[in-house]
Amino acid sequence: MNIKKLEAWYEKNHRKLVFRESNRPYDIWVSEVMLQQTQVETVLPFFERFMKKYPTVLDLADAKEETLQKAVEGLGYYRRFRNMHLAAKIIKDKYDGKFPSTYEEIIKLPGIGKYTAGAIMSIAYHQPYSALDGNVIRVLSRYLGNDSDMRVEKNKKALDQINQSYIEQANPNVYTQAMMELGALVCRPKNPKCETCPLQEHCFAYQNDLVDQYPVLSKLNDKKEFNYITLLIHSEHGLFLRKRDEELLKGMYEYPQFESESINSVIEMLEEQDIILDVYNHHKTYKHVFTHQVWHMDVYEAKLISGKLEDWICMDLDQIHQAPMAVAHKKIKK
DNA sequence: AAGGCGGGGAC
DNA sequence: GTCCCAGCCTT
Repeated sequence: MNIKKLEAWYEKNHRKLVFRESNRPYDIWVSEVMLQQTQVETVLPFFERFMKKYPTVLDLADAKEETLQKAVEGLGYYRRFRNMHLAAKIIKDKYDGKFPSTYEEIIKLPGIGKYTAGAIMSIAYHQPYSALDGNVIRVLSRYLGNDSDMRVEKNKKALDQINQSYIEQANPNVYTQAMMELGALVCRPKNPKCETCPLQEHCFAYQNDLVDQYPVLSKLNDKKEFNYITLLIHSEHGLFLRKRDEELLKGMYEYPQFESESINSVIEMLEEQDIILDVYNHHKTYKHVFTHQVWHMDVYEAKLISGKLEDWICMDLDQIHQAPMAVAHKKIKK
C-alpha cells in the first residue's frame, strides 16, 4: 500500500473534528466509545456537551449514574456508557486517575475491545496498534479484493493482521485516522468517490470495477416483533413512569407497557392486581425499530382510580424532563 | 460462533 | 417507508 500517499491525502483532506484537536487519551477514549455504531455528525454535539460536563476522567468517575445517562440520551447502545462509567472508576481507583498507557491495561477496561484499544494506542499514544473498524474493513476488503464474509471473526482477524503490518510502516497516529477518514469521505458504502482516492491505483475492486461487491457481509437475523399496550397514566401529581431493569435500555425510564394486543386484556390483567384504570383516550400508535426488535406501541391515556404497581413512579413534567428516556418513549408526546 | 444491544442517515 | 450501518459483551 502507498502509505505516503494515504497520509498526504489525510493531511490535505481530513475534517476538522473537535475530538481530534486534543491528544489526551481521555478525549480519544470518550469519542471512540461514542463513535461505536454511531456517525460522526451524530456524535459531535454529544461530545462537546459531555466534555463540558465531565472534563476529566475523575469528573466522569464521580458522575451520578442517571445524570450520565441523561447526558448520552439519544445515542443508543447505552451499555457503552455504563461500561465507560465503570472504567472511569477503575482508572480513578487503580490508576490514580491517570489513563493507562499500555495496550494490555487498556483492553482490560470494561467497554474497550480490540478496536477501541487500538484506536487509543495509535491516535493518543502514537503506537502501532491496528484499529479495525467498519470503515477500515470496507477500505481494505475493496483494496485487497478480499471477498470473505467480514461478519465471520477469523476473516476479520486476517484483515486485522494485514492492517497491523501496514501501521507498522506508518505514522500510527496519522494512519489510523487516515484509514477511517478515507472510509467515511471517499470509500463510502454507497457512491464511493473512487476518482479522488489516493489508493485507487492498486485497489483491486476499483481496477476490476467491483467496488459495489465489497465488503461481503452476511445477512443479519430478522427482527422480532412485539406488540405493546403503552399507558400514559395520569394522577393528580403527574404521570406514572418506571425505570427499566432488563438489559435492553437498562436504567432508562419509560411509560408502563404490557405485551398485549388489546387494551381490554390489559385493563383486566391490572384489575386482577386491584388496579382500577379509567382509560379515556386512544392516543396514537407508534412503531419503533431497534437492531433486533420492532416495537408496535398502542398508546392509551388513562386516569388512575385506585391501586398501583410497585415499580410505578409518579413524576411531574419537570421530573420527566430530567429523567433519561430512550427515543422509543421519548417520542411519545401529547 | 451467535445473538443482544439503539438510533440515524441515505434513498 | 425500506435498507444499510457496526464494536463489545454474554452465552
